Amino acid sequence: MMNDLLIEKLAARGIRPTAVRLLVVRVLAEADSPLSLADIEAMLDTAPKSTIFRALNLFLEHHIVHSFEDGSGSLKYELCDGEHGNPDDMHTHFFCEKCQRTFCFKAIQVPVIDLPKGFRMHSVNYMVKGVCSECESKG
Amino acid sequence: MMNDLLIEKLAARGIRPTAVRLLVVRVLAEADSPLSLADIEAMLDTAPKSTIFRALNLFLEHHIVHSFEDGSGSLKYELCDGEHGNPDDMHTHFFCEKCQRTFCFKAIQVPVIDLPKGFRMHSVNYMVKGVCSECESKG
DNA sequence: GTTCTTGCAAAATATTTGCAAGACG
DNA sequence: CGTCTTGCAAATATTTTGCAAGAAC
Repeated sequence: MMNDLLIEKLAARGIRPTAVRLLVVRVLAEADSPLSLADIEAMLDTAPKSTIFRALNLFLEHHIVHSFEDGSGSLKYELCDGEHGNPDDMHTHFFCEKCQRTFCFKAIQVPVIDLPKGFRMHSVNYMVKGVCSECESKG
Repeated sequence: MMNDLLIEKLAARGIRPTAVRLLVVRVLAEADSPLSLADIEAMLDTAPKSTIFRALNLFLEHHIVHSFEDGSGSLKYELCDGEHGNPDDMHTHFFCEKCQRTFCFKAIQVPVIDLPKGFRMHSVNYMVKGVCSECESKG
């Protein structure tokens, strides 16, 4: 059962797998694109946004999810890929300015740059904005 | 005088160089880091934020400035470098999670990636988060 | 029973708009 | 005059917190 995997994932970080937390992790796991707090709230009409918010922040602390801003006006959350280490998952995200959807291009390797001396990197978001293929073909 | 250059810059795009607009362009031109609406408002205590906001949006439309989100919770604005064309200025930005400052690494070339077929790119923001050299040395 | 978690409401922060008064051409 | 711009206030949108009730250990 899927819940077992999710429970393990949380337990491995010492997080108690409460009902709401499992629901939040699950919608993130099943989503095919990054989700905002409002998105998740809409998908789980049982839980208030404050509880979801706190679950997400807890996951952020434990590097189970990461967040980024895509220009939509609201933070987007995504499950982290692998084991936790630094830097966090490095993704290429694309925000379509027409349909306002955000895509995560996992297949595209994020190019790494050299930072000036003394700067330490935690995470990278390669954020591209433009028009997605669907909107492009619609004209 | 500096104003002449700024007036030309606006006039070249058919934008009337009003007092507030000139002030806004000037603080952006003189700033050594990206500014938020609140930053600009604080620097120009004569103009209300709504007017500054509208000036910025006008500049955005005309590609005199570009904006991006750095994770601070508020949009940051920067003057565009050159003539307008696509894609917009491609910068590497660094957000320090300790001092909350945003750096613009103009010297670092943003690596270009190939998007999936059909996707058209307008702008890119290579957003790095971590700890800046100053905070790093302070421990 | 002590700590952790939830739900509701409301505070805090940012962005955006309505509208009447004023400036400009 | 007619259009563009400004200033104030207020509406929206989003994130975040306070607190008391409830659940877990």
